[in-house]
Amino acid sequence: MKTIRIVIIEDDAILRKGYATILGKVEDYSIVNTYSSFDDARKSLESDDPDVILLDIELPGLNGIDAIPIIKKAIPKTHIIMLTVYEFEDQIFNALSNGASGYLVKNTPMPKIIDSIREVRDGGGPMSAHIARMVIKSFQKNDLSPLSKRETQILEMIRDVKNRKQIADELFIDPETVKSHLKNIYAKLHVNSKSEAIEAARKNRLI
Amino acid sequence: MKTIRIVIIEDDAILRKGYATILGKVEDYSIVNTYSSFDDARKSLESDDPDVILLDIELPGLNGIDAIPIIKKAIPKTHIIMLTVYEFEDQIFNALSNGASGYLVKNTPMPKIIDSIREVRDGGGPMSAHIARMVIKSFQKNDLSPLSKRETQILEMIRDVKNRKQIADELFIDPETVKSHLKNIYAKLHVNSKSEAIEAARKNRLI
DNA sequence: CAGAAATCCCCCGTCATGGGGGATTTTTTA
DNA sequence: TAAAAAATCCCCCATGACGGGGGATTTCTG
Repeated sequence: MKTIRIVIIEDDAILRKGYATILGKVEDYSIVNTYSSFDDARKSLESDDPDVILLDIELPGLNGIDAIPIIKKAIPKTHIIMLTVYEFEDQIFNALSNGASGYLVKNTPMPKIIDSIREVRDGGGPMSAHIARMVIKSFQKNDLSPLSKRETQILEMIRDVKNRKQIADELFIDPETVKSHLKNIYAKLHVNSKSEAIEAARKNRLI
Repeated sequence: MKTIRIVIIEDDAILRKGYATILGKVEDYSIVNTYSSFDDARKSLESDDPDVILLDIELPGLNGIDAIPIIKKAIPKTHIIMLTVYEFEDQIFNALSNGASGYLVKNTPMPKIIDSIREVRDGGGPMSAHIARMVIKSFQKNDLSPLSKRETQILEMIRDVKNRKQIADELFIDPETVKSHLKNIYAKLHVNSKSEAIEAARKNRLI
């Protein structure tokens, strides 16, 4: 059973020490260092060589989300779990697309945090329940779409940067038919170009 | 404490009965029906009125993934948890985009299954650890990209169906510069059109 | 210092786009 | 079943977007 090396970056001293104390008591967990800002942590990333970093978002100096790419560049194999009060979609998706492997909200009970560290090391993606649902929802479309099935399908192909002829060929219809559908799509979305249609459709999760 | 009404759709009789027996013993859980195929379940969806459906993918007749939209159309408030042996990306993402709210693999221990039912009812998105990580990974880019930052940024704007002039305006550069970048992108990706570039970039998670 | 990255310039022919005007048939739904 | 919605196809036209070809310069970075 290999020890899991953990670094905590959290500006709240009470939380930081609390996490460190409790996690340090887990048999195969080792708190290699704790920091109150990423700026402090930055120069010691390689020497700390953590398996898992618990990372807050709201930090003095560089914020946690912007810190992720720097961490991944310095120590790519390290798993980053966000541990934060923020539950805004933007922050969640930015954290994940920047390279975080987990996302926990701060009222997460300690046993779940403890499990999450092992889970992320073992190839899992620990998330708070609510966060996981938001992530799943991001794959789903709005079921109150004004667009018909065919229109949705064609708009998705426009999104994939295909032109009318390519779409026509794939759907075995005439390019003029595609054009007609596009006219109807533009009318329904109150736009008059491909890019505007995509923007409107994305905003309303129609595609 | 309101009872959670559960329907199980699973063709393996042993599993089906096993799940039903164990879940039925949970205090506020009620197994309203179990089915060995979606075709059997279909006509009773409204009368069963489940809060949560445990749904297998491999079923005789209509498969579980294609069943999801039909279920959501009939009883939109019902939460669907996939419970399957399949861990292929396509199946996972199709299930989630079709409307599933959770995805568990079949070797999931019973306590986790029990928790997942309550979790999904309470707005969570229960997933097996490995699945959750795959979902998170789908937000992340390949860090071994041949494209420069600017090239990636421009390709992302092309993906958003913007034309050279729109990109130029947003980036405060000349449309000719955008064109130059595109030439370089095409060369690096060995393609010669926008749609091919997007396709290649998507396949390799460059955008 | 060399190479990559980012910026801008020209010419050219073709094809894509969007606006305008239709029509027909099939499918869905009230 | 009748009306509405969806899906299909047709024409004209002007603009401009696209990709291929040929460059150049400056700034950043290993």
